[in-house]
Amino acid sequence: MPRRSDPPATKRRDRETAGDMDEQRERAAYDVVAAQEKWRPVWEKLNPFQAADDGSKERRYALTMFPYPSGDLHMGHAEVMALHDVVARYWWQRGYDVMNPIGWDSFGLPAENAAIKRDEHPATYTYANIETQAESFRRYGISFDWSRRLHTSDPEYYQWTQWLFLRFRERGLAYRKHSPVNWCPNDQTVLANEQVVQGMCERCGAEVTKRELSQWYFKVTDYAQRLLDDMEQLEGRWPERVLAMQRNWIGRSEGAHVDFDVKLHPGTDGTTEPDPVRTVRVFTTRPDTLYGATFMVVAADAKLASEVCAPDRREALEAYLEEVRKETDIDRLSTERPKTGVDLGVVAVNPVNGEELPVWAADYVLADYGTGAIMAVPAHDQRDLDFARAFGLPVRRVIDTGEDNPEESGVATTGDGVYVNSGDLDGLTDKESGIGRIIERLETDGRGKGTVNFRLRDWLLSRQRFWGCPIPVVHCDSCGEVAVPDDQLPVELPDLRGVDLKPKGVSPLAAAEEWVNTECPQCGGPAKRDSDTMDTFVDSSWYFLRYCSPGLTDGPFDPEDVRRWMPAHIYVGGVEHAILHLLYSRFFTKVLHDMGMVDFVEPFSTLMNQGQVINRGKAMSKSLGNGVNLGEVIDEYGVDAVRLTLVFAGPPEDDIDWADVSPGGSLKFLQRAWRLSGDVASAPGVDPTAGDEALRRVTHRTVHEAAELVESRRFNVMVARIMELVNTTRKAIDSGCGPEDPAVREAVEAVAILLSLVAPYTAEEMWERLGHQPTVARAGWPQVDESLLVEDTVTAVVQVQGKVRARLEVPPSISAADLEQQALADPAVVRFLEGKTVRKVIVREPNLVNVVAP
RNA sequence: GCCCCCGUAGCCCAACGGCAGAGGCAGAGGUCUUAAAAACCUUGCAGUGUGGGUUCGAGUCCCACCGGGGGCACCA
Repeated sequence: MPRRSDPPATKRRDRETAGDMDEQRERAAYDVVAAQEKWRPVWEKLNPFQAADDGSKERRYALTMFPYPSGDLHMGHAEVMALHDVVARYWWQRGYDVMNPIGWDSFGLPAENAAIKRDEHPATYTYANIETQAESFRRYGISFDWSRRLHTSDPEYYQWTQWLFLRFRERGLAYRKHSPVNWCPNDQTVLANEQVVQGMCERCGAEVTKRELSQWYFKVTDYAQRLLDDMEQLEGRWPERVLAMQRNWIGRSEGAHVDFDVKLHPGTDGTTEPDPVRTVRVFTTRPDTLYGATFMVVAADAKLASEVCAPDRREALEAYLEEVRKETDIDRLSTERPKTGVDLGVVAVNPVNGEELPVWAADYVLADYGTGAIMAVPAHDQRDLDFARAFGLPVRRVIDTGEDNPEESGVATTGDGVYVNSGDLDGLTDKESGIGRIIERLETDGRGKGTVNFRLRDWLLSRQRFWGCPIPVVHCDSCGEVAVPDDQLPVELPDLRGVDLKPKGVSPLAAAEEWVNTECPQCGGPAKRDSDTMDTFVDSSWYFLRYCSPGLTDGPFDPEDVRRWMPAHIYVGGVEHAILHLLYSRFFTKVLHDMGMVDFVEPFSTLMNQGQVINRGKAMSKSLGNGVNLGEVIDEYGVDAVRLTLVFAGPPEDDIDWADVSPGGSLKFLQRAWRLSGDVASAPGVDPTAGDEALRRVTHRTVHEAAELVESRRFNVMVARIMELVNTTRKAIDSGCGPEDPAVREAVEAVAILLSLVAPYTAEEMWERLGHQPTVARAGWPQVDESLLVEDTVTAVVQVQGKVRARLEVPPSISAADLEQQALADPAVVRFLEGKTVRKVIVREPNLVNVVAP
């Protein structure tokens, strides 16, 4: 990466020989490596970033998504932290009391897999990595408050994860059920829906299969509507696309439940008994097409299918099920897949017209969405139409949209049109009234009602792995499922390592007999501990609350502490957590709100997603060989240059292509800025008001704009403004007011403070050379003199027909009438107006006049 | 298929509906030097993906299309 022409990060100090001292001071580059070593201990001693939390200043909570401790920091971490730190350090400079905590999401699979390979305890690997990362963060100069540090794998932390789990369980929000679940054959554990991407395990990429298991769930579906509604508070403060993704994921659909009677033995003759009937409920978003239903479809893998199946069709259903089960999600995902299914040999009675419809089982209907059964309206639903055509089932159009008849065209029509063949709906022309009327009728008849359905499923939280938070429940033969009493928490992990951790399809914990076999807290009899652990997303769903009360021993957090700091003012992290982590954290917050433990419903006021660091157009990866090693880049250019490069590369949310940026250029700029500090020839504390006014204007405007730019999170533009100020100051020194002018000191001090948000080492070096005590990080934001923001004169542009024809130097306070008069009197303008009639003059004082004269 | 975001100079990117260019990278020229490097100075080549529209005025607002990225997807 480093180019031949890039300046070296390290310059030998001993080259500054006495003879050329002046020359050297002006030209030399400062020693980046030495500066990094020099300031760390100073900062650690000063401890400038510990939240005071004494109410003397307004509080700000700067939160960054805590890291997972696999290996050392990489470019991704470097980017988030650099961006995040701009905000945190800005708040410090503005005089807020800032809480900027750090911790580790330290349970999880990678550590466990690594431990198995090395035949050691996952904790050994995990905590070693944490130390490495912590050291890197310190070197990287992030303004963390280390006193609040936490690790989710510490018993002191997960005790409260367990405690929260028990509270959720008491409220019916954590429950166990037996059902088919996503199973990763590679990691040998179940996965949440959210962890299955395109039919693959999100983590390892293995093809996900299904298994029937008893598993713990959080009832996040109870909160679906609130998760949706409360997004209103986030509008404009969270990235639109994250909100869109969450909305998408929650997947609200309005529609209706319709009850069909299914006759279980249709056509049986020679008996006087009425047919046994079973009511089957379907969910539809288009109840208005009920007259167009020509068959019913039940999810083949739903219990319902075998329950309603006619005896003589049972064999066919079993055979079909066999086939379906062999399919993976991958098969199911492939589009244009031919429809398959089997006739169940029974009929359903359409509640609005008494028609008997055949009932089929198929895999295009999902068992776990809606009721697992649908009414099929082939004319107006493409999937149903494909199915009808595959099996020769009838198609009946009930909305005439003016398009081709679906029966012939093979294309279902879904738009508005005139209702036909639909009883009293006939003649209506819009969907809303059709839907309204049919729901009204169904409700009157007791055959259905308007309802809402969500795509969101409950959150499967059990994992059959070792390195996670144990589920604090015991299973007793006589008492059943019993919660571990609070005073016996935490349920600590046993000391397993190496081969004992190998995935066997059941949790490794189940094999730790001494641990598993316990006493029932209720009856004292023999019982077994639940041997599953929790999804690590449970750990991370509340860590931001724990930061407010680090080390608290009698609760997960103190509601008073949380009230002072939360909701977090800004949350910075990758968009890869747009759904999972953020949805779960929002869910936890709402539950805690209902428990009276927090007084807000949304945990993160503002969300900032940073882009990814890629290289040559592609994500960095070992196989592509395009990885960029953070440590090496820092060794080459220094921490500040790397941070500056990442902040300056573009808007925070955009991806950064490492091939497009220039850390060498960043270093060069930092050296330029640093050299300014050696040129300042006035003493600290000199009164700047007597200084060069032109330079002072630039300084004050830059400081003013920088604040606005940080607050609107346009950090790249802020850096550009600092560069401008550096360039202007350079010129002032070399060919303007000269180094003794107090305005130069004012400018350079401003540069140091502004730079402290991005390049703390360089800023500190500058501050020291300017004759100040450390630390520049707490120097305070420069006071802006408002009067210097107002220019003496501004350039007004005069346009004729939208084209610039003249420029006028006018006072900023000029009136519209004066400006118009001056503009029309300008010789150039007069020339362009010759022979034309002025129809209209638009004046935007003091900047612009546009003369309309066609 | 549905939904969302983005197209400005060779490149990364700025630009309250008002002079298309702030900053950087790369390039060119120069100062210094025996020479080179470093440092410093000078230098802007596109009319904003395409076509319409609104407006006195559009990179910016609206519509359509093209291109790129992302999310969801047999969710009834």
